Amino acid sequence: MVSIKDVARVAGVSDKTVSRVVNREPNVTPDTIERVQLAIADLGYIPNLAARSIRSSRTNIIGIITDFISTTPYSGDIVRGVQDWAVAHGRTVLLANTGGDAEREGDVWRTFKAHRIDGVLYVAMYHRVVMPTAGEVKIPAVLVNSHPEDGLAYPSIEPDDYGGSYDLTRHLIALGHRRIGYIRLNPLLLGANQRLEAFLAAAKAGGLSDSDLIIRLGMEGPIGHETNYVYREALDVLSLPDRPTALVCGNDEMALQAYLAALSLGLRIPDDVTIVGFDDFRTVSLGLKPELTTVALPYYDLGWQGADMLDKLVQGKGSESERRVLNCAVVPRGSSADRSSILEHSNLG
Amino acid sequence: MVSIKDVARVAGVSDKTVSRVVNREPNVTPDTIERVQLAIADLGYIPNLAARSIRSSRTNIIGIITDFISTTPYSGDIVRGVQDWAVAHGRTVLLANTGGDAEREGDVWRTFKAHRIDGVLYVAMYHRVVMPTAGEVKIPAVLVNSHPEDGLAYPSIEPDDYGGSYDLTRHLIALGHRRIGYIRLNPLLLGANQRLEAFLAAAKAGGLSDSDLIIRLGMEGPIGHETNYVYREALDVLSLPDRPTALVCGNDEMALQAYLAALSLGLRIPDDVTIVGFDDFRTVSLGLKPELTTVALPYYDLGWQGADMLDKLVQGKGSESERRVLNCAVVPRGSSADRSSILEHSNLG
DNA sequence: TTGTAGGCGTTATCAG
DNA sequence: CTGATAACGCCTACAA
Repeated sequence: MVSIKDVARVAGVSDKTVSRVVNREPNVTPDTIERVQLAIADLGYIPNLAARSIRSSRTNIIGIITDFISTTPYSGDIVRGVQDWAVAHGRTVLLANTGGDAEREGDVWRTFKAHRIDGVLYVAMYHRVVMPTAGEVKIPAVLVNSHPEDGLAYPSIEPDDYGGSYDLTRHLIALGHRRIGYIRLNPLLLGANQRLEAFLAAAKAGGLSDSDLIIRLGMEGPIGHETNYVYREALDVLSLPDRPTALVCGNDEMALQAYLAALSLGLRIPDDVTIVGFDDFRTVSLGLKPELTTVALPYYDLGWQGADMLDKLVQGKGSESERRVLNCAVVPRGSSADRSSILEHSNLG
Repeated sequence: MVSIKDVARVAGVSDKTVSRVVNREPNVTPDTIERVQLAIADLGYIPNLAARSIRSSRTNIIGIITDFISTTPYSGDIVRGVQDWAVAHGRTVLLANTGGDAEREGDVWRTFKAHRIDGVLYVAMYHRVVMPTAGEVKIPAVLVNSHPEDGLAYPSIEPDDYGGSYDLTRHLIALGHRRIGYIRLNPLLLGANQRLEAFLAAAKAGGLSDSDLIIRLGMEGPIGHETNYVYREALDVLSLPDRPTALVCGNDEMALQAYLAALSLGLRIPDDVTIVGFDDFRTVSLGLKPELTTVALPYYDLGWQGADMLDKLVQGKGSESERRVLNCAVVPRGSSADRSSILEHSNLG
């Protein structure tokens, strides 16, 4: 490997001068700079960051610890957000996945520490309460898409499931729906309760009473291995004599099931029933026809802003108790098209 | 940061002795070992890998370069396969995403070189021909889920799209289908042509003639921004007077569209029409009811085995021209259930 | 079995 | 503006 000394020799200067040029330090003659840069290009010199870091005790590496990669594919956008932040700020990203195994997670923290990385983004692939098992290892860390268990002092950044669900429900009420079904997500998910509570609150605020709402449990059991009732429940709810005009699903994958159930009953969407989801999981939300009205989770921004929070923390400007919450926007699409206009439309036909 | 010298002082030995204990070198008294380990535990000492690597010129870090993370979510399993391999072999993973930008990719290679990583896994998120822009940077690399452009000497590991498609088609023919529709993937995808060719070859080998096959283009345009005709084409094909009894879709997301089209026409799956996909993109393939018969892409193994190939290459045992191809297995599910048994079944009713 | 000297590639300090 | 010199944390080589 070509080192700073080789460059120095070729350029006819000292190694420190090369270092100055590489690091754009002031007080170097333009002429010298040019000679050095020529030598660098000539030799294909690339600085050794490991060597640099043992002197400066900062590596400019941030680590990502993820739990379950496979379960919710699009949450990989969190990682993408982190990476883009890293590129924009001259950092590199070290990645590790625990698969939910605490022992392996302990190893990951130690390995990261061994690499002397600047900080850790502890990323949950679905919104939940977490308890990092960092053990004795002290590295600045920010929890992303997750929330620290009581007593743990980590800053965190999370999506506003409650707000998104509230807005989505208001959207339905504004469209005139007065009888609404709701198929619940796995209750073990943090977002599940927030979404349901917001739905109930918005329904109440919109003048609907409990008897206007039909609430069903869509799945239960350990996360990633749940028993799924969604299709059956959707069939059931949509077969009721006083079936709801709108069906809210805990997430987009559940909405897919509801679509299939509705179609197999011969119902048209949105003419006969409006269906909405949550997550804006595009493979589903854009794959369904008509496209699915849903709520976009700000995965990418969770990653980007999480990295930003971590950076502040590393620089000593952050707070251990910061809790940032990101907006979840309703994305209106065809599955909740305005039925009054549809009515007009069919009146024309 | 606590260093090897701190441990040495506390344990009352020289720093070299600590180094010996840490690296499990022979010729240290059990007693000394214990004293050192005690001091290590006491101080929470964790070796600095950066310092180690500047001496040994191997970092035990491998890099992953990905292109488009978002387009095909489950290909993140490739990364998971790499990570699991890394954990099992004491390596750490640096991650970078190019977003398909050549300039950014150049930076990534340089950054990786600066970290003196041992090797690179160049991972395409969909199966395609690639041309890594490593520039002057020489790092051992293996192409994963991709294929080098002519003239580029990289080993590669890829899925056997052809074999998977061939087997899938034979599966349909074995079930008695004699009139089969096919909706094509974006022709720009490497897998697209392989899948279509295998379909045609298997159909021919199964005694079907061209007139038994109905081939449609499902989408076209730049990858990630294609114009999508799948739903329309599926509606059209399934409305033909002599509609096919089976419809093969280029991938599972297209199969989703075909399901929706079939259901909206009042057709039942698989009773009236069999639909199959490709990829085993579980959100779709297991989300559809009945579940989707498809072909599993060996994403995880591509990652794991790709890492293994890279390791051999780094150790000088690999070949620049190795091309490994992984089997793609048919996953039979409800969407292609045997219709003869279904017939019997309905005869009972 | 253990310790010392020196060097890996880089940057900090300070002198010139 | 430039260059010695030392130091970072660790490991290799050799000596004790």
